[in-house]
Amino acid sequence: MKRIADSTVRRLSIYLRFLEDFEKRGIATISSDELAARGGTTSAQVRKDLSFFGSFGKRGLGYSVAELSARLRQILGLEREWQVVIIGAGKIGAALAQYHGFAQRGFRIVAVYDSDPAKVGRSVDGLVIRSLDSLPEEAKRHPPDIAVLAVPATAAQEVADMVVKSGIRAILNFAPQQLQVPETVAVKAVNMAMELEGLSFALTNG
Amino acid sequence: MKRIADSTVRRLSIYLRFLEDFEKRGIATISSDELAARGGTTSAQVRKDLSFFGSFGKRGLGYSVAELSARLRQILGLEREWQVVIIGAGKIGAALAQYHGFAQRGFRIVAVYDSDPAKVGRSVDGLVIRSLDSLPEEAKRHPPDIAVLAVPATAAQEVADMVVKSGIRAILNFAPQQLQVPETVAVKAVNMAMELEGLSFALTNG
DNA sequence: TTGGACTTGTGAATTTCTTCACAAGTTATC
DNA sequence: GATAACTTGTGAAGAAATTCACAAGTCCAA
Repeated sequence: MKRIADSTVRRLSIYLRFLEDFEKRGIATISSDELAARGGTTSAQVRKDLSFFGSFGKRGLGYSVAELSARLRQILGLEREWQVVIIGAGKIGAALAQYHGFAQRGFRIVAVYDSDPAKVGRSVDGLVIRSLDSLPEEAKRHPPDIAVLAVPATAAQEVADMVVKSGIRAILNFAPQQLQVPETVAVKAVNMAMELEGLSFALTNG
Repeated sequence: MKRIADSTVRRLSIYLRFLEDFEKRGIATISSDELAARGGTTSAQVRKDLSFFGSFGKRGLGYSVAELSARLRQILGLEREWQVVIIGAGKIGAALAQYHGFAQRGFRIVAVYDSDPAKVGRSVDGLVIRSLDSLPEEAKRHPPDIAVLAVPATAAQEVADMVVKSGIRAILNFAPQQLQVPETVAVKAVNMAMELEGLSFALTNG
C-alpha cells in the first residue's frame, strides 16, 4: 500500500468522530460536503483521503454512515482492543489513568508504572502502581501494545529505550522531549508546551 | 510578513527547547546540523525555518546559543507573560491547573472555571473554582489571553462561543471536538484520542 | 423515458513544503 | 597571507499535499 500521510490519518480520525455522532442521531447517509464542513476541510479533501483506501460512496447519494464508519474503524485498526500501559504516575499519568474516555474507544489501560518507590503499591483508579523495573519482565508475559509516557523530560529518553527493549512498538509521549527510537517503533507526541507556544506566536504575529 | 507555516512554528519550539538545554550546559555555539540531529530534521530545514525571520548565524561557525534562543523567544512571543484561564475543573482541568510546567514557561494560570455548582467554590492548587457564568464579566476587567478548554465534547462548542464572546483570542482545546470559531481566534487542539488512533493505524498498517 | 439535481472518484493543475547545491563568509593553522 | 576545513543563507529543484474540474453514476419527478 502507498504510504499514507499523517495528516490523512488525523483527518480520518476526525471524520470517524462525526460519523459516530451521526450514527447515534440515526442519520443514514452523508455527503463529502457535510463531512468537510464539520471537519474544517473541503469535500475534495475528504474524497481524496478516502480514495487511498477504496471507494465507499454512491454517486449522487453520498456515503452510508454505518458503512463508512465501519470501514474507518477497520482502517484505523479500531476493531480490536489495544493494551495500554501508562508510565509515570504523577499528575498527568494519574489523570490519564482515571480518564475513562480511552477505554471507551478500545484503548484499555492494563497497568501503571512508576520508578518512585514511594508511589509503587498505591493505586490509581483501581490499578496498583508497579515498579518500572518490573516492566521488561511483565511485558514478556503480557505484551502491551502501546506505552504512554508521562514522565519528566529528563527521564523520557531512558524510559523510551526501556519501553523499546521490552518489545513495545508504539509510544504516546507526553514529555516535552524529542524521542530517538528505531523506525519500527511508532511515536506520537502530545506536547502542550508546544501548542501553547504556537498560540503565543499566533497572538504575537496575528 | 509572509505567512509562516504551522510546521515551522512547531519546529522553532523544538529548537528552542534544545537551545535552552545547551544554554544550561554552557555551550556557546551550535550548528544547524547539530540542531537538526536532535530535532529529527535536516540542517537545510533548520536554516530555512530561521531564514523566514532573519539571519542569525555566522558562516563557518554556526549560531550563538544565547542569541538564537533569545531571538526564538522573541519570535514566539515568549518574552511576556500570558494570562491563561482553564475552563472545566474535571480530571484533565484539575491536572492542568496543578501542572506547574506552564507557569515556568510564562503561561500563568489566573483562574479556573466550571459550570457545575458543586465544584464552584472549591479550590485547585490555590485557585478557587469560579462559576462559568461569571467569565464574560470577569474577562472584561482582567482580559485573559488564552482559554484552555477541558470540558466534555458535548459542551465544547458552546463554551468556545462564550470564550470568543468574552474577547479571548486563543484557545487550547482538549475536548475531542472540532471547534468552529472566527478566523481571528487561534485554536490549537490537543487530542489524545486522535493520537492514539494514529498509533493504532501505525500498528495495524505497519 | 427523459431531464434535472446531486454527488462521487480521480487525473491534472496548483500550491505548499522540503531538500539540494553552492556561493560567500569565518576561523584556524602554518 | 595562503590554504584548508567549516558553516550559513538562499535561489532552484524536487516532492508532497491540496484543490480543481469534470466524466460518470444515482435518484426522483413528471
